[in-house]
Amino acid sequence: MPELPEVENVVRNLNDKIPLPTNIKNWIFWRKNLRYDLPISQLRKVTEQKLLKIERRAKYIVFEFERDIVLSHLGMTGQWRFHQGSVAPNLALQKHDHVAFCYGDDHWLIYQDPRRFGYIELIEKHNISNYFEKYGLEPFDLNQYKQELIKTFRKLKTPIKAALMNQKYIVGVGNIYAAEALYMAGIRPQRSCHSLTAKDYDRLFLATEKVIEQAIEMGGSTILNYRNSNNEEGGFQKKHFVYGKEGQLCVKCHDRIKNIVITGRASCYCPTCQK
DNA sequence: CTTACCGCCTGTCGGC
DNA sequence: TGCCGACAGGCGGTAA
Repeated sequence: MPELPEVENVVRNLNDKIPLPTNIKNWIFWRKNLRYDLPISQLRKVTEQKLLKIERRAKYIVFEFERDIVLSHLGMTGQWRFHQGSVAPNLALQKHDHVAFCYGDDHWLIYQDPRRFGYIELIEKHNISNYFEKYGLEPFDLNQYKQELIKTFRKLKTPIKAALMNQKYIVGVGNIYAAEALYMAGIRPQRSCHSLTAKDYDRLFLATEKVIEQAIEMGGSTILNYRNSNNEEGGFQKKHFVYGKEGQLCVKCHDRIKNIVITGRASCYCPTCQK
């Protein structure tokens, strides 16, 4: 389930393999819609523009062209994989292949997404800052804006885990990394935001940055089917302390990991290490 | 305004 | 062995 570290790894894969700038020669659409309708005619038009940069912002892959930006969100199970050879417009290579584009003579990127929670959007370049206005801080900028963010968080009534996962405050943190950051900071996920002290937030924001950073270094987390663009699994799932560990013993205190539901999401934590 | 909850989607897994 | 329901979850939409 691609959160920030997984998307970051995909973007690094893409930059490693795709020589930029380059031209997109052809798009193939095996489906008209993913989460939303695909902007097919608009996407075909970027074949006239050079692809200049591939970056990550929040959980989005940002394909920057000369005039337009193509945004790809991987949802739960989205994957861009490399393919070399011929690709038929009427026949997908693998089940759940939905979109593909050709960027070299016979080099393709193929978008595969079993659950189709992902989506692809096209916006004009000058609208990019507008588009991301509703999104919050990148985890690596937390320290710089910490005081302001603590003020915001202490006014909230939601459980801290929900706030941590809310993209309008901090981007890129999903269920896995929220659980792990809260464990690292020693804070129970169900605690209400206004009950936490400034010191708690200090630890939490530091832990969030750390967890995300480590996860990026280890190639992200593969739970079910995340693969990077080279079809490799991540390694950070081996470093999970609480996520998916219900009933197992905490490695630090040997208490049993609990799982509760917070705003509809499974939330594992250690009752002893997290207060 | 904030917060809660549903639905989208398919694959996987546990229970019977 | 096979069927069925629950669950996984990012995020927009809607309701309260």
